[in-house]
Amino acid sequence: MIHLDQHERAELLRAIAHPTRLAVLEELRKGVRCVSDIKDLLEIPQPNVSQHLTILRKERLVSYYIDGKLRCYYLTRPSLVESLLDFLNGEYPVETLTHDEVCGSKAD
Amino acid sequence: MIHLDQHERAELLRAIAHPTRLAVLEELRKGVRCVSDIKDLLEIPQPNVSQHLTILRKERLVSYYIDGKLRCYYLTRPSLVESLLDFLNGEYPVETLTHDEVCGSKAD
DNA sequence: GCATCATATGCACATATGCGAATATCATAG
DNA sequence: CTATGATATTCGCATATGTGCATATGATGC
Repeated sequence: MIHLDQHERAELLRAIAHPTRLAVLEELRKGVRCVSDIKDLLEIPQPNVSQHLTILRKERLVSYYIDGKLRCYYLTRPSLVESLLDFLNGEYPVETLTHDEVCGSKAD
Repeated sequence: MIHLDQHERAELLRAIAHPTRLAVLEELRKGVRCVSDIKDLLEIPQPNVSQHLTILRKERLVSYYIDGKLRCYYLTRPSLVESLLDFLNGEYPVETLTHDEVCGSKAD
């Protein structure tokens, strides 16, 4: 088990907080993908894919195994990533609280 | 209900993905706080607090009501923020998958 | 060995971010 | 109207980030 401090939490979030990296994680969620798979699926240059994978690797969100000449990437912590992606994908109410609600229930 | 595209999801995450802003959200989670409360609690300069609050406001994560000369900030979407903070605070297993596990269960 | 395919790394450049310091705004009290 | 307290905004600067491009690495096949 691991506990992250505020700084580590921010770093983890920042690694995920990029449109391309979110897309990469969504793909890896569906299954193992090699770099050129991702490149073709997302239609971005191969070096760019590698750059983003490097960032995700640094946060230990993904890893890979070698299959012939391919590097097959997969989610290292699928439950963490999947719950976060689910969370982001989910529809959620924009429950803008009224002043009364805030003053009544949350003040201390 | 709202659905975010990949870019909006990244922006939302980036707004949260900062140590100070995480700390601000943790404070607001406990209750309503005015700017100088936050400044004192986090021990950072007041303009810096305002800067971070501006970013959080832009993502509609926080809002405020005026009480005399104070601006009392609160979480606009507490359930969203709280589940995300809980998620980050939670201990989670570092379930680094083995190659066999990945190849067996996730390949397609 | 050499050629090739798959991937990674380095560099250059533009843009974004974070922060301190100074200053502006804005409501309230007097 | 002026002063004051609370908060916001602007500016300047250092640093970080993102990307394209060229190139390096590394394994495989011949």
